[in-house]
Amino acid sequence: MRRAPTALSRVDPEREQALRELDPLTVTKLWDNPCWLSFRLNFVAFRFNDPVYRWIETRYGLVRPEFVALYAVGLRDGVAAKNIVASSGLPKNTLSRSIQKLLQRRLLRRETDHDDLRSFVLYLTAPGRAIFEETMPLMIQQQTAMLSALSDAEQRQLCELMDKLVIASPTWPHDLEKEGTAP
Amino acid sequence: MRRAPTALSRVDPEREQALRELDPLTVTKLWDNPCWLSFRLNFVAFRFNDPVYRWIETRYGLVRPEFVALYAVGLRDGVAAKNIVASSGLPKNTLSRSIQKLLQRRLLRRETDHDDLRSFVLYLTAPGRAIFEETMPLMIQQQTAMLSALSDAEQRQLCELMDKLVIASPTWPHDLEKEGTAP
DNA sequence: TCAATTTAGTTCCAAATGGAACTTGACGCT
DNA sequence: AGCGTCAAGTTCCATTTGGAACTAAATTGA
Repeated sequence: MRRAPTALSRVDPEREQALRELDPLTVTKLWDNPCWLSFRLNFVAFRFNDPVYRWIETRYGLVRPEFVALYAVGLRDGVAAKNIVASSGLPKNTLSRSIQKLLQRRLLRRETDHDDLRSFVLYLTAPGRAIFEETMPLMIQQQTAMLSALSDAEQRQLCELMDKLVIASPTWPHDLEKEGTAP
Repeated sequence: MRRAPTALSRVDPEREQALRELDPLTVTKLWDNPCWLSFRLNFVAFRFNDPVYRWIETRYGLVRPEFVALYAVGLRDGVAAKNIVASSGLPKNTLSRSIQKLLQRRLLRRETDHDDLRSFVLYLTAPGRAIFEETMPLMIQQQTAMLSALSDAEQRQLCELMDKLVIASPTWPHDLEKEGTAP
């Protein structure tokens, strides 16, 4: 099995200590896994998402796709459901329901889009914005905690590298295989 | 609203082009979002996971947690369900069911762990390994495609930075808030 | 200008999900 | 040894999920 690029070379005592805290399979997925990108991405994302969504659920009774919608409108007033679908990857019926629930709870308000009568533009109500404003600093706090293992320069690097990836994303294949399937 | 660290400074025509392909809300989440880490992580992870899991589902009839289990055993023969739970973040009942299904389909085989009679050690059968071996190159191909926007040096950097994050992960808070809640 | 196709959002329903309770074995403590 | 607590995996069941079919509006194009 090929090793991931940063296979542990010299023995670093701090690293050794940290490793003892990780499940052995996690260690394998990290350093004996040709698909290092996927695993690291999912792992780090999970360790951010999980505390955040659990907190939001217990504090406000909002489940994940509901908060995704609320957060999206918080960032950009006047978006439509289709934008949230495109930017989140959640299925559109899930988001439709989530938005319904947020409308019922008066955390969101909507108007028909006069440029496209099929579509609705979404806005936060005052209580909706209150949730957004209360949650944001906690999310940033979690992010800061997670990034504290990196120097400022490294944080900037990471941000830029991830940036480049997202910029390039429209060129990525949407399906596997296809290569070598002659017509 | 504070801008994410790499707010677009000078106008880069290639970037401008790429941006036109992205949903406007996606652009906001990228460059007008204090929680840039979470969004980039989830976005890139999704663009890897989605094609991979769709392919596996249509090709083998394995749903996501089933493939997670199969892949884990493929990487490390002799793991137990608890390890897969710890390294994947999936709930243990979901994995229990997935493993049952893989056992029924004879893609996995298991023996009671003689050191802990509550536990089972898992192995891939030959057909199970065939699936693993067939899928791996496609996953690597997808990863390569996604990373091709970065130079070799940048790929190494990204790998190392993500590495550091995962290493530090045992120190991250498992819950939000707590700060300033006097006992 | 009017069919034919696409797109935004909703509804339906079978299937997946995940919290909680449960079973059985391990471990600590006295 | 014997009792209480904990851990691995399973089962139960209410809830959530997401594919597919649907409605209505927009766009294409002959």
